[in-house]
Order: sequence, then structure tokens, then C-alpha cells
Amino acid sequence: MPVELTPSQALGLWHTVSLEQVRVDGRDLTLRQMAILLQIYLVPPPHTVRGLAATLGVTKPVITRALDTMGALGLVDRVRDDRDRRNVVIKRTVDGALYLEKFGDLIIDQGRKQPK
Amino acid sequence: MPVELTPSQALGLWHTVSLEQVRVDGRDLTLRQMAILLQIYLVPPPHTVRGLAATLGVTKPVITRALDTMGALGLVDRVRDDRDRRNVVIKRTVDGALYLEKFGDLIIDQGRKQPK
DNA sequence: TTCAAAAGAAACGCTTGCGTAACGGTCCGT
DNA sequence: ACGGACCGTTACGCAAGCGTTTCTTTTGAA
Repeated sequence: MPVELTPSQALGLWHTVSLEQVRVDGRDLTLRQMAILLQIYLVPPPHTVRGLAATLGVTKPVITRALDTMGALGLVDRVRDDRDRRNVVIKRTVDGALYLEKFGDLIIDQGRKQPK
Repeated sequence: MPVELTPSQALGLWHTVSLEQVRVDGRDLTLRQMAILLQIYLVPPPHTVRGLAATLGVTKPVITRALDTMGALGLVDRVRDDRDRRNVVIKRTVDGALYLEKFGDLIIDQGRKQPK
């Protein structure tokens, strides 16, 4: 059961969610960081720097830096892979799950407010 | 007729749209810039720096800088208000309308792809 | 055992956004 | 006509992200 949106609803939803997120959340993650965060939490693990870089279509340092930032915020965690110690496995955190849960609620709330 | 979303659909939609936007669009507007852009195009004019700052809950220089950036990209335009020459009225552009139209299409497309 | 390849991080210089504070132009009541 | 209030911009020092390049560790095959 897909989500059917009119053009007005689509942009209106993005508008009100962005607006509310700007007003409420001081963190102001970039679009890239948000895409990485959602990828980590919505797609089955394991996640690696290399894999995320390929999925996003960006270079590896972009992922490393984003993980630095979001790690400092407690939204993700990094653990060395013992199978292949060159790899780093990105782990979810309770804070990260909570953050996205609240963000999901925001989207749902704003979706309900879209007219037409 | 509001938009009813499950938690999975809400985050999934944001996920796939962000991902596609990162892959396709090199501009990478910040969340603030996107919120400003949508405010300008979805809410009836006139728009001023002061008004946008109040709506977004940010300071005026934030708006000025965002307008600098998006102006250079051709997404918005600025015109002095002849009624009160202290004011600057923010104008929409053809390029900006086109940009948001494509973005809206992206949201609609990704919405259709959300399961459940 | 040796060595090229791979993964992630760190280093480099640059660009862009931030918050605060100060500034120049404009309006309007006195 | 003067002075305060208002509007948007600019200046300043700082923090964070970017792309490219280099480095370190680890792996696996010759």
C-alpha cells in the first residue's frame, strides 16, 4: 500500500517538517548526515564506511566525518570487525533510535495536517 | 484529506527521498535553506528577511546568508520595496519553481515506492 | 615470507555557515 | 529638521564540511 501524494501535499509535507525540525532541533544535521543515519537504522546491518559511501555516491572521508559528528552526538557507534580487522562496523544506539522515532512522529503529525 | 503514514512509511519516505537527493543534486542545501525556500514558494507573498527570520526562529543574518547562497544559484531573487525602502521583498524565480517542482516529483515517486 | 591491494582514518587547504556585534540607509513622530 | 526606531547587510572570529591526498593497519595470494 504505497503513499499517494498530490504535488501540493508532497512539498507541503516537506515544508512543515523542515520548518518544525529547524525550530525544534538545534543539531541541524546536513542532508547527507540524515541520509546516512536513516540508512543505518532502516536497512539491515552490517554497515561499513565503504558500503555507505557506495550507497550514497560519495567518497569515504565524507562517511568518516559524518560518523565522527554523529558519533559525538551519540547517534551512532563504531566497532572494529573482528572477522576482518580492516573493517569498521557501524552500530545503532539507543539515542539514535530515539532521535529517529521522534523524527518519525514529527513526519506523521505534519502529514496529518496536510490539507486537500 | 490528510496524509496518513505509518512510522515505517514516514521514515522510509524521508530516507529514500534524502538518499536520492544526495545522489542526484550536487547543491546540497542545508535544512534551513530548504525550509526558507519552501516557505517562500508555498506561502503567499510578500516575504521579508524579518518575516522569514521570525517564522524560522533564527536571526536575520541567517536569512541574508541563505538568500545570498540561493540567489547565486538562481533559486530566489531580491528586490527593494518601493513602498518602504527599508524592506527587501524576496521574489520567486522560474528556476526556483522548477527546482521545487522536480523535488516534489521526487517525493511523490518515492512515496509510491513505500511498502505496507 | 613478501608484497600489492583494501579499508578506514588523518592531514591539508579551502569553502561555507554560524552567532554576535556593528553599520548605513530609511521612516516617522515630535 | 532632528533623533530614535527599524530593516537588512556587513564584518569578525570560529566551527564544520568538502575533495584530494597520504598514511596505517590488515589481509590474502604468489
